[in-house]
Amino acid sequence: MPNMPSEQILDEMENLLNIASDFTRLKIMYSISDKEKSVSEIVDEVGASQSLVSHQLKVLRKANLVSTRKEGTRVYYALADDHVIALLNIVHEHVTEE
Amino acid sequence: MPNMPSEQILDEMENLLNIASDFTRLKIMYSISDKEKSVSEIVDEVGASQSLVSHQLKVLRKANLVSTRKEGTRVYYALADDHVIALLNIVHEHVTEE
DNA sequence: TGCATATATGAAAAACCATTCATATAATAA
DNA sequence: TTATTATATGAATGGTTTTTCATATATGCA
Repeated sequence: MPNMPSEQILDEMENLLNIASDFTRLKIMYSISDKEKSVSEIVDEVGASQSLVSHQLKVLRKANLVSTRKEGTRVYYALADDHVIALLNIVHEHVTEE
Repeated sequence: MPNMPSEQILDEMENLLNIASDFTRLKIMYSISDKEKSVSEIVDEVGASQSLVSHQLKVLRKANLVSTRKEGTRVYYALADDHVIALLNIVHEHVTEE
């Protein structure tokens, strides 16, 4: 059983959880969990407006949860690392089990 | 890599993450992660007002993340299951690594 | 019964966040 | 250059949530 982390760590944890705890952002993260996708592909898959997706991608970018690659007019987004997937999996398990 | 979950599952995931993503609630969860504690003990450890702690305990209760046991005038709270710890650990790792 | 302690709760205040709308920037092609 | 497509962004809106304050309920004790 873990000890109480420092205020700073708790703050960062709160921040990460806050970013993960949004319907649109969850969908975006799942959308790019198998492979990188362009913004318009994400928009199609997620079913939200281009503006909203772009805003939320910015949030994910700022938190370093996604990486980007530019190719012509397209911008491709991918998950930054496997922690994100692990987090999603834990949460998914929790809500589907029992 | 996981597939896009259903809207309903995503909704439940969002809900769980929302509940976890609060500074006071994170502290409360860590506070009772080693063993059950009474509300006043939690108040002392967390350093928030009695009212706030009580309100947030209600949120955790409603989401079935904690269990309660009454003894005299005291109410003891404990984490409901190990998923919560697992979730906290993953998030903690993410913010402390690299 | 009256008093003290522990916990819960309703309502108001303050802070915050998701979403939309309109528009800007950037790249490419004609 | 102009037009077109892809993406980003600022400002406003609407809604939600955290926190505080005051008060209520519940239990045990004198």
